Amino acid sequence: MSLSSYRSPFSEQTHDHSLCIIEALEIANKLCTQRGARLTPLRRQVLELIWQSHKSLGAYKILEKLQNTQGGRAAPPTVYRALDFLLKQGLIHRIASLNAFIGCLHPDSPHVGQFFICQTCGNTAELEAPHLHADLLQQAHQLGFKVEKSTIELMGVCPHCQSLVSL
Amino acid sequence: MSLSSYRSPFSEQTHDHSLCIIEALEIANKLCTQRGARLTPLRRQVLELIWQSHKSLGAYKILEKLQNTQGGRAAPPTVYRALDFLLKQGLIHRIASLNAFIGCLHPDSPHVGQFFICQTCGNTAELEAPHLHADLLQQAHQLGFKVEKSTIELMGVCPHCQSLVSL
DNA sequence: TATTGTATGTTATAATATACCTGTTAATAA
DNA sequence: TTATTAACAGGTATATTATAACATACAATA
Ligand SMILES: [Zn+2]
Ligand SMILES: [Zn+2]
Ligand SMILES: [Zn+2]
Ligand SMILES: [Zn+2]
Repeated sequence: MSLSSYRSPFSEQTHDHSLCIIEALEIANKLCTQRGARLTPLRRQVLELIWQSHKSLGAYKILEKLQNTQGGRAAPPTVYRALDFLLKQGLIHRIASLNAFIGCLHPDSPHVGQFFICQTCGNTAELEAPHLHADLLQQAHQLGFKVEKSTIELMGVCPHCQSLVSL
Repeated sequence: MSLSSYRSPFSEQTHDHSLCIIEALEIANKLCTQRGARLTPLRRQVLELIWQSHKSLGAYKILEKLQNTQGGRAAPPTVYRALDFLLKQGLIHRIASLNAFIGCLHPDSPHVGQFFICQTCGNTAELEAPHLHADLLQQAHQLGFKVEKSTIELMGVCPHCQSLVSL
């Protein structure tokens, strides 16, 4: 029940992103139902806004978009509360180095997010790299350190943007 | 010309931290002289404030401390300018997940910082884990992604704080 | 229906960071 | 030495991100 991974975030031009959005919302629905969590219209709308692209989106951008559709009524806490819910349900991740939020690619299995963020186009890919995480945990173990949360964010240039530069 | 690493950040009680401070300032001096960069009194003072402990320090905490010693004159841009300089010289790192800054343990060799941050005591250890970084770079290579900057921050509980909990 | 917990609305404010303009100091050239 | 220039620092205002505190609406269930 994971999002299809054959659609690379770095080829937004060449994949049908509407499928990403539909899948993400479907999975969110299923997971919340299973857990007895309430994916209210507001929370669903925020999740949908975040999934508009594979770029991370700041809280105040979300607020702006909400106001455009809702009729100017939303305030910051509205957005942050919805974000908190989505974070707790594992439906989105926070990108600490950008103060922004992005849809999770595999919200059904608890995991640590590892992100590759293109500095040029902003598209962001979430990686599954279990052995990498295992390495980190081993390092931690040697130190006697108990890891509870990890932030791994690599900034750089995606293949698509590299090909544009070399033209 | 790296800071002595036998003093663990997680045993602040049992190491002579004044040696950490002295070494850090000495190395900073040497590096800046070598590079023709100017470690002005203000920049030096900010670096010294950051090195007061192995906990990361927010810009506004630094500001506060500056004002206590300087006579209340400093403003935010003063601090941020000094921080920018220290970051560029590789003398400090920014901890994205805490919006805070910490002294670099080996400022002489360019490297990616990997941090273990104790959620209980705040002490933070910077790790050298080259093979871990190599792993990340290989992942990136497979994606065709060119990494330019990495943020690796692991939150958890340090050995010292674990021992306290179990009492 | 009454009760209770969850969700949302509203206002104000905290915390972090930068833009912009002005004066000062330090290196370099004439 | 003095003139010129670039780096540095001060100061004010403001942008950006996030939360506190309190009030109201809604939904589940007893
Ligand atoms: Zn997509
Ligand atoms: Zn790109
Ligand atoms: Zn020390
Ligand atoms: Zn600790």
